[in-house]
Amino acid sequence: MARGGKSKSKNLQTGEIQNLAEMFRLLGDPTRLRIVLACSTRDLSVGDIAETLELSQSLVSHHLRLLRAGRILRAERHGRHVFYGAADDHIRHVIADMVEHVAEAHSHTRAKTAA
Amino acid sequence: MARGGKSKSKNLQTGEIQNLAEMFRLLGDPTRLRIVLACSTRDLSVGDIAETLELSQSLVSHHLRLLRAGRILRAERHGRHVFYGAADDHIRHVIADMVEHVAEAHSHTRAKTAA
DNA sequence: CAAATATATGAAGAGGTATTCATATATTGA
DNA sequence: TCAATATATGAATACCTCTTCATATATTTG
Repeated sequence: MARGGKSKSKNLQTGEIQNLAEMFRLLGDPTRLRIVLACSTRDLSVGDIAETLELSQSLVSHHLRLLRAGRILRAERHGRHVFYGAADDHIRHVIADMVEHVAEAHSHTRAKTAA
Repeated sequence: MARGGKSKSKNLQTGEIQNLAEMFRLLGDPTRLRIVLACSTRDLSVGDIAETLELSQSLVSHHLRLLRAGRILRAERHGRHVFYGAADDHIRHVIADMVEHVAEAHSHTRAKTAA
């Protein structure tokens, strides 16, 4: 308990901050975020992701590698297809939260791009 | 709420995805994340942030500008000092969530490295 | 085996970004 | 006013990352 519980302490170790930043960084690219959102609810094959999002197979594969390495997505092979999905419920929860928050933020954010 | 409630819909518009990714991107740099964490609970002056985190005043100021522009932090002037803090409760909530999640993730970090 | 399909990977270029250094702009007080 | 303090900003640069193109590696089927 020297490191604080789950109440209000925000004192993270250097390594944890690096981890957290790395996760944010991975979600911080629009293309990667679209990929994560696309297969966070149901698993999708690489080809399906590429087709759905209208991205090249190569680009999708490159991004999937990073997302796998960052433990955001996990891969599962079925025959010649590889299906990708959220790494765990924790990730699913985080994503759902963010989506919800962004929706809320948007509802009372008047300024910005609209015109 | 125009489309989709706060239930399970994850269908974001292109603009919303851009916004969300931009927010993640801003939090995705370790230095910036440290700055945000430092002043997300209580407001801090630029000098205090620099001293606390052992960063140059210039670097802190550059990052603060980005965080302000991204509506993650807000600035408030008092005399010759400028205090920075979380832009709103929404931001505070998001950060608290992520911190909590990263802590949990860390506790059972041994997922499958399977390929 | 070879062919067809699905995915992964290496190299390379274009563009972006974090950091530093120097300097500019407030703000207060004598 | 000038000096001192606090913050902001511009330019330069070294580094990193996204994307594309070409090619390699699996996997199933004939």
